[in-house]
Amino acid sequence: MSVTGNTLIVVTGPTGSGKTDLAIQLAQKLGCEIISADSRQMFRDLPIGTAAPTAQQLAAVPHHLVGNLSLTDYYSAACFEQDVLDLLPRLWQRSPYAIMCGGSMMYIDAVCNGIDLLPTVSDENRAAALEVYTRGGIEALIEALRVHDPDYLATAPDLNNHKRLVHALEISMEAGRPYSSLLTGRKTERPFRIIKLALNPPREVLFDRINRRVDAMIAAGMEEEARRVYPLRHLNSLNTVGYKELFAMFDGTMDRETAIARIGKNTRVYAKKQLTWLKRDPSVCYISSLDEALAAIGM
RNA sequence: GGUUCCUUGGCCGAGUGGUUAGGCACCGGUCUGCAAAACCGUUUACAGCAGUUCGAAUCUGCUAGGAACCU
Repeated sequence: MSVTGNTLIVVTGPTGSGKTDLAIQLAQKLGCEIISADSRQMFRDLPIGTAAPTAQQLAAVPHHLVGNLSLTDYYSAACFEQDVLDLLPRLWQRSPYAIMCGGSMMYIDAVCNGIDLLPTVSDENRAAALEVYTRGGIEALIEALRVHDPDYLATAPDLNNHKRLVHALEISMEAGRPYSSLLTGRKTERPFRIIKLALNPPREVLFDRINRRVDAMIAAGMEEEARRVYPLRHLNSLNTVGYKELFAMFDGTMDRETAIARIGKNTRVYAKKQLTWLKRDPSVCYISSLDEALAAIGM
């Protein structure tokens, strides 16, 4: 093996594109381990609905950050960045390669390019910022930001997105200075090589695979899985495609056939959003097979 | 055979003479701490034909398809 230094190989692509299988093949070929980059497969109670690696797949290659969280745990892209940076040195002791496989684009971005350091928001400030929104809506959020962070308002990409406004406000309150002043706009240079591979099957093929996978999930017992976590439906970890629709079915507000069709529809929508994220990333190398992946790595 | 009613874009669905209904999908986009989240943009109509009218998805007639009831 040539001396190229430690390398992180990212295997990404839209949901249902075959990332998991390819990553395993690649890992076996390279003799390295896999870090999952999937914001939902991390929750241990959702293996079926999130299409998490199966027991056989987990046995084939050591995986990290799969089923390691409880639904009530707080987690974020910044947490992920830290977890991965902590994990990599250990994996590189055994191989110069490590594979990060998943479709949570913001998480991947946090690892590849870094994410600015922000204070951890206290429960009080989080609640206060949220209350500004629940009481006064977007208008009130903008009013508050006019005081806390006018620069953010001037540059915010989308003032209709209350989640982003609430976040800017809570961070500003926590830090005691404008949220926008904490953003460096700079990418972090990593002391290791990153190769970003992406799977991007033709749309019809992808949609067909997604449709079939939904049926397979239902057949594998996804309804029972969702039923078990139904009481926790208010948790953010369950604000997830597949579960939302089944919860509506349990509520009696949606019939079974419609719920299953919606899961397929929303999964397809999700896949397209992942693609949107990938399209603007000039560092991705599109591949469609193990051989192409190996070639891209230079093997 | 007769009577009555219905027919809006891929789907749902408002609109009864003079603005773009709207929603979802499709297609495109945003993204620096819950991101499988949240948000933004755009396209596609008025079953067909003829007529009334300055002007028809909206009124009239015929045709086609569908529904209910009657014989």
